[in-house]
Amino acid sequence: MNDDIAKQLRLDVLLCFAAYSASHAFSRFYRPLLDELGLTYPQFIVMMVLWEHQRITMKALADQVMLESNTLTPLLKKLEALELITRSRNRDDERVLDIEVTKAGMAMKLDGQRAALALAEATGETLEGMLDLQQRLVKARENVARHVEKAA
Amino acid sequence: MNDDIAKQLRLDVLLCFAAYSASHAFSRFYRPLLDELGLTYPQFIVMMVLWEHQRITMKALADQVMLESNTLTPLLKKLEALELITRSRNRDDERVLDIEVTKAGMAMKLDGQRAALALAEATGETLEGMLDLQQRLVKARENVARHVEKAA
DNA sequence: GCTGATTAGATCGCATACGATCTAATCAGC
DNA sequence: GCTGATTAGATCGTATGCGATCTAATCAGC
Repeated sequence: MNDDIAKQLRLDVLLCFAAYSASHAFSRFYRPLLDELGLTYPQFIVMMVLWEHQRITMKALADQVMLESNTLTPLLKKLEALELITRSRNRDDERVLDIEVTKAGMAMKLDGQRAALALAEATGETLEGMLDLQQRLVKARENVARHVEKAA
Repeated sequence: MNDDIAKQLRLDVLLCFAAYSASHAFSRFYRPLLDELGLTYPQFIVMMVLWEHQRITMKALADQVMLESNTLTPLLKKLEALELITRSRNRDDERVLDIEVTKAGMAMKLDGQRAALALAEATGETLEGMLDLQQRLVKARENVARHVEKAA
């Protein structure tokens, strides 16, 4: 390993820590807004998908939010207990779980979008700057994820 | 709210989800590398700070990794049980907890840096591109964090 | 149409995050 | 030098993430 590079390898210059700490900071920003809706941040992320699709299989939902059944099953059961979604087995394929947003769930859409916009404004970025940042971060994520798959 | 903007408010364009999902993807990339060291990703982040400082108060450590005592206390106790760090009360101020890395802890530094470099390479970014991305993400994080403080 | 492989979810255990709250030590200001 | 405020950590409860593993349903290929 190059010694000069090694000397520079500090937390405050690492992209991984920037993403890690930014994600936590964003979550803290959302908390008071989402508290009013009775949602946690991961629950909010799931609801974002449902506001778009109304009905979706758990598998497709898992792909979009990039979480697995071991995380999603308990989370979705909580959303069901809050009567924001319904969970039902698919008739054609009993393995599949269909998730559907309820009226109460859809009623939160506007407030949820307001929260997302509030964060966007709080970043201090322009719309273009934020989208550029977002796309580059997604590209880095996809590149890294490819390495994870290959290893598996 | 502008209707056109609202229609575009989907998970796949949100900076917050990009950071959230990228952070998870990075953590998944690290897992096999950190497994060999017997570390989790948050433990690795703490060790990164200790490789730089050797000795630091818990408060200063908490500031750097942006976590609080309720998260750090159990994590540090685990690192202590692994004999990678020591925890001791400060003589001058008994409230303060001094954290010091052990020889065994320092011995991991090179492998840890290798892991961080491996991720950096996996992102597919150039060194400059990555630093630019990192700095813009930190700036967004700082802007957002300022809003959280103001509200508190 | 049988059987091994695959797939979709669920369950369990461990390790974070973090709000709320507690304790002990130190500080501030009179 | 006393006392209320502040500070540094610790503890507890809830909600993720995720590896490992399990079950049930479907598919593949003969």
